Amino acid sequence: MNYKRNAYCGALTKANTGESVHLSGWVQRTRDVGGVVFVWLRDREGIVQLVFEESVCGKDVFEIGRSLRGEYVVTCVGEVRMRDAAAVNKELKTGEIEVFVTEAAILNKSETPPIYIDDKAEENELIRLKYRYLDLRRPKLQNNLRLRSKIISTIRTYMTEQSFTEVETPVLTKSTPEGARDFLVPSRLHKGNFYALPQSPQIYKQLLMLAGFDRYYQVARCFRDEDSRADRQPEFTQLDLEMSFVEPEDVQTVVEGAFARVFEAVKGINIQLPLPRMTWRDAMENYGSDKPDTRFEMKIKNFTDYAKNCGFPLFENCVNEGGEVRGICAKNLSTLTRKELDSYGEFVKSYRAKGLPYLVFNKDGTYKSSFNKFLTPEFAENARKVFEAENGDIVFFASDKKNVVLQSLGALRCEIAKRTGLIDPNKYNLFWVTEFPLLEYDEEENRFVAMHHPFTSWMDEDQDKISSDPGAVRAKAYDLVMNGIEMGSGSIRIHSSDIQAQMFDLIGISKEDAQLRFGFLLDAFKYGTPPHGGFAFGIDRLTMILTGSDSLRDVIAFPKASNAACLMMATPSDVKQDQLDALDIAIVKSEE
RNA sequence: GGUCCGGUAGUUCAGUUGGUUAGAAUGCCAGCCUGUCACGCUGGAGGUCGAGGGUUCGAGCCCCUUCCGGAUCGCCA
Repeated sequence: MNYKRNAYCGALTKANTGESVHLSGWVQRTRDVGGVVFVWLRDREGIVQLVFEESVCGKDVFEIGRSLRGEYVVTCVGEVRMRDAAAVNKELKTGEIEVFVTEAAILNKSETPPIYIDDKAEENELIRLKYRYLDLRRPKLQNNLRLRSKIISTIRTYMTEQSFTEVETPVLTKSTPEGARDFLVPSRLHKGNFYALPQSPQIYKQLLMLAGFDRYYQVARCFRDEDSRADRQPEFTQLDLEMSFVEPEDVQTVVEGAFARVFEAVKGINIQLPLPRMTWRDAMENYGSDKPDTRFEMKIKNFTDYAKNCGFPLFENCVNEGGEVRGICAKNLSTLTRKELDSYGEFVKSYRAKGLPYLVFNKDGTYKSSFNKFLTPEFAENARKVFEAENGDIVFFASDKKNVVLQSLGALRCEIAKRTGLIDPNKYNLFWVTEFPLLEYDEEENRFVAMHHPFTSWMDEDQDKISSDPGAVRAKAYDLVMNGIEMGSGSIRIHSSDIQAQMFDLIGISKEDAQLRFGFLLDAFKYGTPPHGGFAFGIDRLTMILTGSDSLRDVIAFPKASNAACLMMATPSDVKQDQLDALDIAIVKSEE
């Protein structure tokens, strides 16, 4: 039987009533009630109910209907009929109609699948990733990938309108020092040498500016050999762009325009432009994070000044040793149980906080704390004032080194919001974080490292601090943040070889090393490099948020597991000895 | 590299203080059933309890090692 269909199952409506349609798809489930067999047939558009009735289709076709099983591939011809009012299935999009089959053929059988193709089914990740091709049959994942496609095509259209040129850059490229670990690719023609997969097309796009392309973009696959997370995969896709003769605002205008266009296209939401700006300093002080979730308040407040002589030795000692005391006020949580309080205490320990002192303002106006022995009325009043606490609230404190205090409280406020349902899932808070520090101090390596990357230029106002106080120099770097997730980051780049050399010097890359690694770039900069800057944002993360997914796995067709393995193909895997021989590579087991 | 949770039937899970033949639901197979839509009824098959070692008369359960999945800290310019 011919299997060329003329309709999609899920797209049929009562407007098709009376039509003869030819459908092909997968069997979702069957119900054999004796003289009638009902079969749900599924294709990319959805499900429709087929009816096999011997008086309509004849004995042979009826027997085919009776023999159908889950995930069989079937083609059939039938007539679309309205269902009786009593037989309408409101749960099904096509529930008002059904297709009375007249011809049918099994195109392929299926073994009993390890996964039931339904959004409600919840097999564990191991099974889902191993049988990814089945998991992908689920409507949810089908919709996610189709939305992803729409996002990308929307952006491409927009970028073209904005006079950008799409350029592909190499995937076999050069290993860079600094930053994430590279995936290495051995070279057969240059034995002992390696390519690296790009962490981003950073240097290529800068060279494209030098080459005069003016406005470049690319849907770029990037690779980082670091541990995965729910929002971090070893390979991911970025919208990468770069522009010449621009200031940060010019780049931001293009990027936020792209986001606005995507939101309009896929969500029907109009985003108010320009987007709000928040300095990195404010983000850290108020939210303890450079990617704050601003869908709820609960800002961090500084209590250090009041902690100096507050009577609570833990706080006093902390301040005397140069630490800080800060806290957050959780509204209406004074009735948290001891167990819940303890679990928050455990939570902050993973952020290196040693404990979680708290002060409860009871609804009746009394108060109590985890440090009652040292709690004075003055302390309580100061706290009430600083944290703007009302009866029924609870204040959580952190006392430690500044970065530990901010990090643990920043994580705590998100955790409290998550557990107590403070977050409106329909809210999208999109804004810029600006004025990032140029450098951060690496305690282990005893030197400054670039916070963004070593091609980032610094703010003109901070020029004089370059030698006197490098840690205080701010960069022309900006991140785009949405709902507590870093969507992307960008900067204005260095375009002079002298300043680039100065930057390498600042972060302790020797002249020789810089010449070895980036000699081509320093050379290139000598030939008339325009001022330029750009941005890159994660297509995967954007899709994750717009589909309401909790994990990148739900928006990538063939994702890796958390240990970077592909469970379906079982990669990475060993290779044949002659492949290694051709590369002059020997595997040496590391000593335990 | 660390911490936490998990691995028992195709799937999702339960499994008491270490004790007879490891259970349930669903799925699967067979039969019956002409309006089901989580169809129903009857019957049946289905297990390397992740793997290896140990303790014990006896281990799904206790101990050690290890593999795998998830979350997370470090890491992620």
